[in-house]
Parts: sequence; structure tokens; C-alpha cells
Amino acid sequence: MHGFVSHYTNKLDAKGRVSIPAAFRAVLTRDGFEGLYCFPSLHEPAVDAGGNVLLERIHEQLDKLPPLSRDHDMVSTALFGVSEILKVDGEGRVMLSDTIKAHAGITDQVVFVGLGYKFQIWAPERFATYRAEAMRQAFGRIDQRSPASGEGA
Amino acid sequence: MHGFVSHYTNKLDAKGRVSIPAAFRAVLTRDGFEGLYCFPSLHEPAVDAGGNVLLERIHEQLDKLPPLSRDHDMVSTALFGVSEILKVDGEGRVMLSDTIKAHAGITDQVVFVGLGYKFQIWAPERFATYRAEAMRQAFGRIDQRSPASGEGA
DNA sequence: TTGGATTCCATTGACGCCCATGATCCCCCA
DNA sequence: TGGGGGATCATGGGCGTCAATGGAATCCAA
Repeated sequence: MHGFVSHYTNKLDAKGRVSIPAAFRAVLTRDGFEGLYCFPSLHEPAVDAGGNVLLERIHEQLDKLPPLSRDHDMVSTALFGVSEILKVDGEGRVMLSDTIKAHAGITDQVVFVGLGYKFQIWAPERFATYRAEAMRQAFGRIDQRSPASGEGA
Repeated sequence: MHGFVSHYTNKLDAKGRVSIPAAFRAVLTRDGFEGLYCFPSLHEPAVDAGGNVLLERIHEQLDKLPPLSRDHDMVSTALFGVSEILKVDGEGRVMLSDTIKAHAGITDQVVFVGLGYKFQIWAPERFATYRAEAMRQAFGRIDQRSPASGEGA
């Protein structure tokens, strides 16, 4: 299996820890990254997370810019500076930082949403809204092409 | 682990000492540099800091300029002339010089911001502003390049 | 001698690590 | 085909360690 797919809802315990879904952990292990690399999504109130594959994308962006330049500083601030590497404990759990929880509006539950090369972490209510909107737009586009096409899983 | 990543806020004690985040200390140790190499950022009210890797990057940039040229003199003055090597005490703390604190507007707290091959030291309020701007610019740049292009596994 | 700085020691609070429990799913076997 | 057993996974909690910080003691220079 390649990449992160499907979605899972887990809850934070009293210490603020939350289990990464086993399916996602398997991908991360295969990816070889130690810990969980994540940063706030700019477009949505959610957290982007992943491993080496995600990091490589970032390096690709940075390698195009000369070191010590203003642009390089800016981009690396946005990508490295605001990102965090969460440690994963023996049971596959992470502790979300206050910054991240605030950005995503997370309190006691989170949804893990697979997006292929990365996944996102959402507060359940916000994801429900976003999901509805995303489906509306997606089906709108699909219906334009093929009026009676397939139902999603 | 790949260089300096994530950000940490620490406070100066009564003597003006501040702990370097343990994660950054680990990178510096691996890098092999004795002390902390730092100088005021060319672009921002912040301090650039790092070890041997940072020094190498600077040399690479300088090598692109003709020796004895005015440009070479200017740049090497800006980077080497004003730089300082701070001593790190047994607990992993440094004392920021008055020059540096003045440049960055640092009073009682600082943010350490990882930028991969180096990190920056900011006054918290100023970093908050810069961070927002950096994310705006960086993601604008990325979105321009790959609006809906190939998302592989 | 006095002020600044460096080294050493103490505190405390967070977090990393370990073990326990319960629930669910899957597989195997009767 | 249905039941039992094992494995996996999400979750809860205790405890030890280490990092961040504070402060005392020692050293050096003016």
C-alpha cells in the first residue's frame, strides 16, 4: 500500500496524546522518518503531517533559491520555522503542541484524513463542514462531466 | 535528523543567559562546531546562528565573488566582520551580546527558529509578524508553481 | 576590592518510556 | 457456519529522566 488513504477519528487523552491510526503509522514506518513532521496548513484550519516524502517536497522548493537570500529565509521560515517534529511514543501516539491545536481548533478529538503523500489532522466539526463543501464542489465537477456516474465509498 | 527544524521559545534569566533548545544543541554537537556562530541577519531584525555548516554556506557565497573586489569586501565584512562566536556553558546556554539584542529588539524572551542549515533568534512579537508574512509569500510561491500538478505516491 | 563573567549545583515541571486494560477484528477450527 | 481464541489497536495511567531555569560560588580583570 502506498500513501495515506481513508480517515480515522481518535481522541486525545488527559495528557493530550492521540494515537496515529495504525494504517498511517505503517506508511510512516515504511517511509523511514523518525517522528511525525507537521505544520499548520495555510489554506485550511488543519495540520499537514507526514514523513520524508513531505520533507523532500520542501527541500525541492528550497533548493531553487540561493542560501542567505531573503527569499530563501522567507520560504525556509514558513516551512521549517513553523513546522514541528512530533515524537511518536512506543504506542504510536503524538502530543500536539498548543500552536497546532489552536490553529486547527482541536480540543478533545481529531480526524486523520489521508491525502496520499501526506495526511491532515482536523477538529471533527470543522472537518465535517469542510468535507461537505469539498464534496459539493467535487460532485459539481463530476456531474458536469458525466451526469449519472459513480457513488463514493 | 536534517538540520534545524521547528521553533522554541525560551526566556533569558537575570544574567541574560538563555538555553539553546536541546534539539538544536544536538545538531550543533553533530556539526562539530565549538560554540555558537552568529551575526545579525542581513534582511530582518533577527540573529542568524549556526555552526560549521552555516560557515560553509557563507564561504560558498563568497567564492562566487572576485577576491579583492569591492563586493567581496563588503559581503565578507557584513558576514564575518560583525559576527560573534558565543560560548556555550555546561547547561547549553549562551549570553547574547548587547549588539545582538539591540539589533533583534530582544528583552526577556526569544524564539529560536529552525531554517535547516542555520537557525534564527527573534524577539517573540517580531517573529509573529514575520512568520505570517513568510507563510503568505512562501505558499503563494508554491501555489503558483504547482496549482494542480502531479501528486504522485 | 568590586563588578562582570564563568563554572558548578539545585529545583521543578514537562515529557519520554514503560506497563496495563479493554475493545474490536480476524482467523482458525470444530 | 458459528464460536472460540489470538492478535492488533486505541486508550489510560505511573514513573523516571532530562531539559529549562534559578541561584550560589569561584575566578579574572580593572
